[in-house]
Amino acid sequence: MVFNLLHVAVREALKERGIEEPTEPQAKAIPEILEGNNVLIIAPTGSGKTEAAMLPILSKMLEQGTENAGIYVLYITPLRALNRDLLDRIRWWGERLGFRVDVRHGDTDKADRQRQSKTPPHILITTPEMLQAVMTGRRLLGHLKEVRWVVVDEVHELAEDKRGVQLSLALERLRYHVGRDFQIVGLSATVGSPVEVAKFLMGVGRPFKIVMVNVVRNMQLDVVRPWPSEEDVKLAESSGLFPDVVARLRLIKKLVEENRSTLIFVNTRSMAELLGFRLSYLFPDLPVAVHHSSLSKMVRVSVEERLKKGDLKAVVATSSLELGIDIGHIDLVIQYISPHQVTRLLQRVGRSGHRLTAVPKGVIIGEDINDVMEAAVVVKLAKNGFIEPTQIPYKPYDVLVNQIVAFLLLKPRWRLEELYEIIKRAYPYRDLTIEELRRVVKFMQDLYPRLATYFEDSDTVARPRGRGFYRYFYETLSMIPDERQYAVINSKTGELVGALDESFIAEYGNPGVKFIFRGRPWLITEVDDRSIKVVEVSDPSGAIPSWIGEEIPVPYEVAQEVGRLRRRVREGATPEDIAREYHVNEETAKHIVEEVKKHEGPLPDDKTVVVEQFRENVVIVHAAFGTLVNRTLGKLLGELLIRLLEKPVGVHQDPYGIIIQTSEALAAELVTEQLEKLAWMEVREIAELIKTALVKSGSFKRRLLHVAKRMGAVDKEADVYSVSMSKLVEAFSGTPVFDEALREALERDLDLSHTVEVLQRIKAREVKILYSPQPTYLGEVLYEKLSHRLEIIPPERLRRLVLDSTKARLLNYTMLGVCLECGWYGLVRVGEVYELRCPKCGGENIGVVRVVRSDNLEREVRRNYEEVKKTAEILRRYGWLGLYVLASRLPLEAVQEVLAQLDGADINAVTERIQELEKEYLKQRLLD
DNA sequence: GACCTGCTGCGGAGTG
Repeated sequence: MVFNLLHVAVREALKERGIEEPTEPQAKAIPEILEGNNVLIIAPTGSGKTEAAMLPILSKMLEQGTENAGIYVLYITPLRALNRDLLDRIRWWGERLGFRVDVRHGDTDKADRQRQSKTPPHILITTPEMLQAVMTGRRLLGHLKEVRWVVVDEVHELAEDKRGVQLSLALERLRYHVGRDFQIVGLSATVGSPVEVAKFLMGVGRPFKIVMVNVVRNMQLDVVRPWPSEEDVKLAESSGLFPDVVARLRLIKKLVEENRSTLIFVNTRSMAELLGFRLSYLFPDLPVAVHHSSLSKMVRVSVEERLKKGDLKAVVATSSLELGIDIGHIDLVIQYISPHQVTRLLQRVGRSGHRLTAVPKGVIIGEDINDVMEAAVVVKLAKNGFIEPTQIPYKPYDVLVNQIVAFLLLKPRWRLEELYEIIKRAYPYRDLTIEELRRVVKFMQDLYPRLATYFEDSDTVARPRGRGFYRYFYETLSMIPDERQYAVINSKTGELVGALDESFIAEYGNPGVKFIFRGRPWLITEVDDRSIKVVEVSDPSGAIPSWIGEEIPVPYEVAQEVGRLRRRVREGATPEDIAREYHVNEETAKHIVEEVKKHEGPLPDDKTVVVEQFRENVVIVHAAFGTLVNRTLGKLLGELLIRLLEKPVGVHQDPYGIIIQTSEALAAELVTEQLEKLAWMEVREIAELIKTALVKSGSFKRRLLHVAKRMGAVDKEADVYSVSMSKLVEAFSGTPVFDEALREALERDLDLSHTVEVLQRIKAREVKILYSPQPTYLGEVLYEKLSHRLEIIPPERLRRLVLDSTKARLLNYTMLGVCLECGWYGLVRVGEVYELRCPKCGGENIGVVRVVRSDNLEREVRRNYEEVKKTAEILRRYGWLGLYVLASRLPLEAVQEVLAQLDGADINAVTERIQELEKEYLKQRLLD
């Protein structure tokens, strides 16, 4: 019994808690940690991982003593919300055993921070970013000298991210600072590459043990595709929804009612809103709420608490509830629509049933038949033990720059060789050469303001003079880029039509571009740093859908397996075979078989690419290679065809096919030839070709900008609108900024290595290319899916669409309200009638300031206080109408003037006048 | 024949 190995005081505390039996990860991990090993614990959220790590550490603290003042344990989690949950959990043990436990992150107030630096806690819970800051304080650095244990929670989340790379270098720096090694315990959900993740956590050359709990083994997984019953049809008629939709909603209701507590995961925020809306619309008595990142922190916390208390029976969530935030016990997870990836499925379903004996239960509800096939494949892969491999960023230069600055803050001068030896121990930089490091350091010297000074003769790097150096560091504590949102404003009416992401603006945000938004075509007339102005047009031809980005990427392995499933059916597998092999019920299996059989002609599968002459000017390449490979292939084919034809070539793709379209005729044979040509190209040539195509894209500009900001080469305030693409590319070409942006794009947006593998299989004739002179069934399905994006919705359908329409994007339009009398501040929702009284002191002198999506409201208040004061007057005089005014982006002075003229007029008159004013204003700006 | 069209995360210290 492993608990007997623990210190007697810990055992007594266990008894007090009523814990008698260890969970599986605890039983396996406790002895290893007690022996002093570095350990990575892989087990689902809620299986007692925190205690598995902390009980032996507490036990060792009691044995070894903690006489010196200082921090003995660092507990790092990627979320502030987890920090808070853990504080409650660990503090209980601290109180029993005589250790101070504290938390420190962006929301921690000044008094607490000061208290901590004077009287350090024995155990400090914090975020990776705050660790960066903590390591610059003289006093706190002294406290850190005592660090003996570091626990990193949710390692899988950090390992794939630059945040994690930053942490890996911070831990190496911490080791240098304390002058010895410390014991590391990592906690992770199920991952595809446990050894890689462990190496990432521990650093190069340090031994470790991995403790793994097999989650899939007793996970209960089902894929269902409900068919409408008579009752569903009836309800559909009365509710105005479609029978299929009603069938799915009623299935969800039934499942929610059968269980005590259910999590419903969806893939997008708008789907969360839509599903939440429809459930409460059809079943007003069903206690369901919605949870995603566009909702304010207050709303989210309240949803979490109501679920925990049992006031809510279910929550519809995006990945916002994937990590281990405490929401109490969950009996069932519903995944609405295919999760696309095995890791996502396991992580999400793993949130249910975590008591010792409870079985995690997951039901995937498929939407259409393709969706069901993919879901079945994901389940099969999971059951077979497949998980997508973990991709750890490979020696990113931007994080390196950031951390060299941090090293220079710790010690003002370094021999490059010494620095190099430390950096190389961080796993992402295992292959870094000293020449590369020197190049990056020289680049830092060339920046203005300088981020480093390099001395050639002694080969040393030193801290530069001046404030710019410190400013850069404190402004760049985080590797997460600030993503801006742009208001879409109807320049005729001045109405706020909605909001678009930076990614769309980067790619297409130019005057003259036509795009589809909220079901209608619009023309961009003007773009500035916060909004785009548009006019409605009638002709949708050539318009770009505003949601142009694809869905969550479907991995290569999943897409290939879907191809194999098609082949199984073509080779004569019966519904019974399919049901057995793919864990779907027989009804679903029967439909899968029927669907595949509808396809006549050559069938695209895992080993067959079919090039189809779909229209005279449209060629479809059926390829079951997944999102990233198809995107790469699409770019390559597009680039070759543009060179050949010297005219525009449109390329769209999804995980199972690529659609190529030209203005004039395009022969399928020509596309086949290009594919063959690619298969015979050298890898180096392919890489060059893809780089050429990549650099042209707007998304590359965006990456370049983010990277440049992280490297201190571009001001933090710059945005995709204010910086010219060509200048950016020109300025950074040949520098580490450019190299890093390219590397990141190749690593995240494309998949060159699997593409090369596919091309080699084509060359070796393991993958056949077949030709179809006519449109096929699967071609129709694919074309339909990608082309109806451009469809215009007739007015009679618009009403329902508006009724359903999600406010997810508009929810981002939250404003910050500040009471100028008592200092209260909080979020104010645009468009809601707002009581202009301070909830705290009742005062009416409240100011509002620009859209924020920040949890750190205090900082926003500090930054924007002057603007807040200006708006307060407008609001006090014009009530909630003032909010509308402020959201309309008219200059404040102009609004003030008109409102003063119309003082006392009724609201409609004022609204009308403001709209007129906006029109004039916009017209004038257009003429300018 | 319509329903839908990627998510999440962070943010100075210590002294004056």
